[in-house]
Amino acid sequence: MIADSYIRSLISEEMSIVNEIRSITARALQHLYQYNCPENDLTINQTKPEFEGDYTIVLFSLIKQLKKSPEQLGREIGDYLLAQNPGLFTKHNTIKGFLNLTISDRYWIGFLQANFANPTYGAGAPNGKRVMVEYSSPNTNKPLHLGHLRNNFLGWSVAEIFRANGYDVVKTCIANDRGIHICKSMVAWQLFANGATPESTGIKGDHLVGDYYVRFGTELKKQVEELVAQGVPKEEAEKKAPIMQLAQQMLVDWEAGKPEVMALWKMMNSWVYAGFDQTYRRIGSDFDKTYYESDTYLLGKDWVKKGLEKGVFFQKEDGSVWIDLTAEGLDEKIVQRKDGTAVYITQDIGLVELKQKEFHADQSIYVVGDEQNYHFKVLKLICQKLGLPASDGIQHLSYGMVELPTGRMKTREGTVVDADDLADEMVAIAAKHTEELGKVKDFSTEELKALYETLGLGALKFFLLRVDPKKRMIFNPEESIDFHGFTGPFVQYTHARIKSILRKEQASAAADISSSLLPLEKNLILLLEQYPLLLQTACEEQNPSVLAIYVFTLAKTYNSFYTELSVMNAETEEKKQLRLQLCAMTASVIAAGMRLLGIRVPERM
RNA sequence: GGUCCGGUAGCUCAGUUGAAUAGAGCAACUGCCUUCUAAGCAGUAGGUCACAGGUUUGAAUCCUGUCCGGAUCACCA
Repeated sequence: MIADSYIRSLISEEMSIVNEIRSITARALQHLYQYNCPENDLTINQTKPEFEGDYTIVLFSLIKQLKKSPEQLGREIGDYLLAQNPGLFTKHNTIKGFLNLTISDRYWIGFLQANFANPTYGAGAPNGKRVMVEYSSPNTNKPLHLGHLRNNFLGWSVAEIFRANGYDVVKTCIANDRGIHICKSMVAWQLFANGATPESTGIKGDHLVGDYYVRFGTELKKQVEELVAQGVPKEEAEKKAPIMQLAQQMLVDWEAGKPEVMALWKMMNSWVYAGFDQTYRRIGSDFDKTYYESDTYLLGKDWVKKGLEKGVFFQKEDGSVWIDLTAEGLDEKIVQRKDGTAVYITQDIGLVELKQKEFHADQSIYVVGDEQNYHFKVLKLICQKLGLPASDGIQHLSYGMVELPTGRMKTREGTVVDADDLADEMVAIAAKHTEELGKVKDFSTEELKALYETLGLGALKFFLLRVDPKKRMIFNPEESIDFHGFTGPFVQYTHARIKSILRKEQASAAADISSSLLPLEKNLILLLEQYPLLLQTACEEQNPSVLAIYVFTLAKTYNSFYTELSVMNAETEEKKQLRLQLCAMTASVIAAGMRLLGIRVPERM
């Protein structure tokens, strides 16, 4: 049949149906009215459930251009589309300025058959572009907390989303392993630890070091209070406190490479890295390359000289070097202190160059909190002015802080939500729910443990990724993260349900299905068809929440289908085969989408 | 003070390249487990989209102003 081969050719083009309609409509307008309509000007929406149809062309802008009534225009375009695309459209109706098109079941079924068994459905072909994603960026003086979790999940997910869209991806991490904050925990350990180690105390290394960072804070506070009581002004008291002087001296000694300080620094950092590794493995963060600030903090100094030669920077009388960004609406920014040492941003310039030399990426994405928006605006501008290669590709993926109902988390007030503790808590809740439901009593201890991790971390990751990264979010430790509704476990549960059916019978490609689709079946196919576009959107917007919302909607739609329509006891064998294919494709898209969020999906739960 | 971001249901959030009666989840209430997993499904209730103007056939979405919240403007990182 002509119609069948036409539909097959459309499906094999692998263009999304929306874009297909867009280009078909543009051609129709050209042919009918000699109107050359830019395709982007055409608004194609999914038809609202209360109207008949699948997709809707919004006619208002055309009405104006073509000076026709909405009804006439809708009828003419609709008739033409039906005539020109045999078998694709079956009906049309025009209500007010909306032309509603119904797409044939034959198309949808053909689409399903062509894709249900494709494990890489939706993934983009390699595009030859390389993107670097820097994320996590921990300080080595304390353990990871809730804010780091948002960063890690976001960075990992965005990197994987880029990969799924055909990019070559390099994940990097910069460890902030030097500076006064590191010295603080070192000094406190020297003073109070009596040689305590992770081994001797059984405390995870990053937590042990973090404890001494906190100890430094309490000790400093005590000393400052004493000094203030003696009449020292508060601002001076902090600098004059003996413990702070020790930290300052230690920083000087570190920079001088004093052997015993270096040995202590290396030992304590190794404890922290061992702790981080454990956490990273658990939450699934990985890096292709880790940079250490201790290696890179002197980089970029050459650029100060070059910048002066190029006239990008200027020097003040005291010898400090600046860049004037007032023309760009920003301020003057210092790039080198009067004593000749580099500041934070100068190191970053050096790191930009180093990364570029090593990886030659087209895009370089920094996953960093929105408190550094200004910093990255300045960094990019400076790199562009200095003419560093690919500096146009520098992008700041800025995300909002995670806050408590009472405001920001504060180390000093002990309100920081620890990453390991939170993960433990989530896993414990998952275990409790699972035991109560008692559906996996035959699981071995190992299998149960793995399931609890999958569910607990799934709930946590979904919770942090389902929100637009740009927005700051509120976490209430009093209320535990949900396992029902718009959550990771809901989606995981749906996947397990589908798998339970597919264990009874696999979907087969052999069946030649010609039956018509029920609304619940069609809703699912429509959503499945949209996955590739959504994956692209998530990449363009660097926004995993797009995927989280999609995967939830898909699961929700499947569950409606599941409760209403039986797969194994379908009306006919043909229907059963169709529904098995729907199940298989839904499970596979759910798994793919969740994987890009870093969330595993269980076979049973 | 300058710049940037945000304000949508009791709570947490979608929707912001303008489009049909603004959507989910949680919490509340009503039903549904002798049929493929009830971590589910179906339904009820809940809104001056911060406020005031403007542009438009059409505004939560664009423009202007105001109010509220946050970030930032360091010789800190």
